[in-house]
Amino acid sequence: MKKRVADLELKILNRLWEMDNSGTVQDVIDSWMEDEKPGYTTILKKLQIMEGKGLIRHEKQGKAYSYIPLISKKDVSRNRIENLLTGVFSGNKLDFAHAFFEDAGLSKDELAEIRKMLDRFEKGGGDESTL
Amino acid sequence: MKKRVADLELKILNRLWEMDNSGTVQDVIDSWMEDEKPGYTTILKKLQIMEGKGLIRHEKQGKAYSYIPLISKKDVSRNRIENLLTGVFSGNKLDFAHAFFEDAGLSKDELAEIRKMLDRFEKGGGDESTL
DNA sequence: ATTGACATACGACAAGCGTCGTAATACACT
DNA sequence: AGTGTATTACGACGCTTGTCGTATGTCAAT
Repeated sequence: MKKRVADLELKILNRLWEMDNSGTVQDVIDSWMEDEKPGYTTILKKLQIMEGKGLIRHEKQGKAYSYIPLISKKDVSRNRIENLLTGVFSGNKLDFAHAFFEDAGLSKDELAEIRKMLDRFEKGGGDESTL
Repeated sequence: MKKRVADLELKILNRLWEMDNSGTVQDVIDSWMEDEKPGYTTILKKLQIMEGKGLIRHEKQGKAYSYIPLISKKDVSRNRIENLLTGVFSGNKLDFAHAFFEDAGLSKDELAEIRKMLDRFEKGGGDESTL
């Protein structure tokens, strides 16, 4: 189940997720800034490859196709976090957390907010789903 | 200064950092498990490419060459965290933190440790270097 | 039915990655 | 000096990524 998600693929997925899990080639392209939009066929081709990889599927929607993600943002984020944790920090979660705090440049408010998160996770044993 | 660090390159760098910033081809290979060691020339070639990219340099050390990282673990971790933050969480640090807490499966002790980290960052304004 | 506008299909291509094979070189011991 | 082993240099190959160009298909309005 090796579904590596390349950068461009992630950008496309992000767009589809934003658009309520369904968008056309044109919709996807519209998420680029005007002066750096990729060619239509670039995105189309990528969508087709992603379909081959099982990352998305497509269905006829009026004149054109609509593309629908088959994986969730959560899937990708979990995967990327896991990769970062093992690849860079050898699985050491505290090292990871420390690096994050160091690099993120968090504001007072954000720090406070994270403290609240911590409270919830401490109470709930680390598996709060409804928040 | 686009120094993209590929997966194999990161594994190699990790090994060199561990070995006090200096190791031979053989040293690097030894960091693989016995039954999945890559070929000698695979690593050698990669080291040469990495040198071309400015990620490492080499110097004669007795019979063979020693390879020395030109970037630090901190550099790479900062870069990867930044990529993850922007690529997956659109720069939203709280989303990042939440996903991390959710996925990491932290123990009570680790949660407590992170809380201490938070204290320090709150006090120090987010830039504690000596910890 | 013909045309125009827009979508899709297909194939090409250069760069990067991971992997080696083979050739050349260096050293160390006879 | 001659040989054997370890090390380095070079180039190849197949796969992936990102990028298109060109050809083909579709649909709606004439």
